[in-house]
Amino acid sequence: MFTGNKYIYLLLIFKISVLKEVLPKFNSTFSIDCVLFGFDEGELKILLIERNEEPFKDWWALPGNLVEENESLDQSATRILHELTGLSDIYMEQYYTFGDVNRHPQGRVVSIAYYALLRLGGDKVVKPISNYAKQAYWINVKDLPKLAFDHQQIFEKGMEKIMRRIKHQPIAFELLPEKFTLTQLQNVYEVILNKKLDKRNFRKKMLSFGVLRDLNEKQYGVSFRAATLYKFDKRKYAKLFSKEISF
Amino acid sequence: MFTGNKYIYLLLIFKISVLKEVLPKFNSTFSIDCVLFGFDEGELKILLIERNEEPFKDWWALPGNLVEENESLDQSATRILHELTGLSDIYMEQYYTFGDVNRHPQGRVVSIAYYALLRLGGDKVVKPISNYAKQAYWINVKDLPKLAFDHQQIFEKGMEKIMRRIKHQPIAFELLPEKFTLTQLQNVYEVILNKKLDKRNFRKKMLSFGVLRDLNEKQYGVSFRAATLYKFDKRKYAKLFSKEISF
DNA sequence: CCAAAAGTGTTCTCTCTACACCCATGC
DNA sequence: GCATGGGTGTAGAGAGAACACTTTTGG
Repeated sequence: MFTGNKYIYLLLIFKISVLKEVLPKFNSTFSIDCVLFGFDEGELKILLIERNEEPFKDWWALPGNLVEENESLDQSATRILHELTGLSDIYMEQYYTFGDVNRHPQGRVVSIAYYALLRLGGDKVVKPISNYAKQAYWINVKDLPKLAFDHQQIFEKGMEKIMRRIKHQPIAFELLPEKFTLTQLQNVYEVILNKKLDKRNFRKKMLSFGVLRDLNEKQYGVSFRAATLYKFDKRKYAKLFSKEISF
Repeated sequence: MFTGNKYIYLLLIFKISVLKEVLPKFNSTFSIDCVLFGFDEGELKILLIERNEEPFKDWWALPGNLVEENESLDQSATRILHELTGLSDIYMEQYYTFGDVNRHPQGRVVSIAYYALLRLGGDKVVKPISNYAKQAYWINVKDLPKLAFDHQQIFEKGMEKIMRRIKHQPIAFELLPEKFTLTQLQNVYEVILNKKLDKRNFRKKMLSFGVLRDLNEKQYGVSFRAATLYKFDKRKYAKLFSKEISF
């Protein structure tokens, strides 16, 4: 570490001196942590990794990473999501920033939290393994293990966020495959809101918004009456959007 | 700058090396920017400062400051608000983090934005002058000058936030003096939501929540019929809160 | 024919909206 | 007495909530 060209040290010192003068008061960094929601087998799940590095080696944690020098927070979140899952073009949103002094044992790390809603099952499969995790699993939100850092808190705030959001914006569709049945849709609402809904009222209301397109297609391969498949119509939703509907 | 004891440089280099190994990828810092809303003379205003330092010397900007090493984001926001206004015990909330690469011309500064709602007029007077500003003024949100950095964007997002929030939580009360009339309250709603409301319907709805306490007092010193004064009842609101009312 | 889920209407209640006039006060 | 804002009720429309049975399909 101390064997290189001494000019490098001078440069380092110079850079710090200049920055110190104008800007930073201490050395710090940012990370992005993601709460990746998925819906599978009638359950709401999030992606967790089992850490393979200190601190919190062997603990479960939210996937996340450090922000790079040349990328904005949103770009960073998109990159990290892509690295972790191989996915792009995903509904993703920054929702809170966690900056307690000691949230990271190795220094001041402020973490900007994003959530994303992923379509599980179907053809797209998430391949979340990266080198700093032993493995990654989708885990039911009702059955989470103890999490590293302040990730429990980050998760809870994210959960609150989508509970509020699902009432006003069509995020439920992001969790489902492109073609879905009304029962599947209702199921997403019930699981996220954590309460039973009335089937007739739910259908009436959903259809009344006019953002579902009946595909004139049926499920197949099910051992009961096949349900009609619908698709979410983004163009119609965009028109409706201005007046803030209540799902 | 380069004349001190060389051990200090060694220490600096050492500290950087260690941190570099484990954590930070680059030198960076955070700031807090505040959108301080106030309501005065029937207008919604925010506090702006005229900068006295580069960059953006002589520009108007949102009040803000750097986060210190030993304080959490919320603590920092509270401190900064106090330094800028002398006020404490104010409704304040983090709402978004701005992290574009070039948002600050002198380096990477990620800014965590908070808003606060202040009671103007009455007995509490805001004394917002600090040393990095020439002066500070309350300026009508409909009449803002060009702002430094990305502060226009920060303001707009804050404005959106309170527009949504006022529909579900009693933040309007935070902008008014402790005793207020129903017309004043309606006025706050009209200005923030930017539309006229029906007087009878507004009163009916507000009173129906049961969170206003009639003080059996009247205005005085007005040149027309004196209005009844009300007070916001926080205890009753707390009970109601769980079921997310719509103002 | 049975199990499992799909699909379908009506009634009642409550909430939202639209709307106009008299009252009290200071000057 | 007039200008200014304070204060009040009702009717109609629309949205939300409660509620149960028939249909279709695969096995």
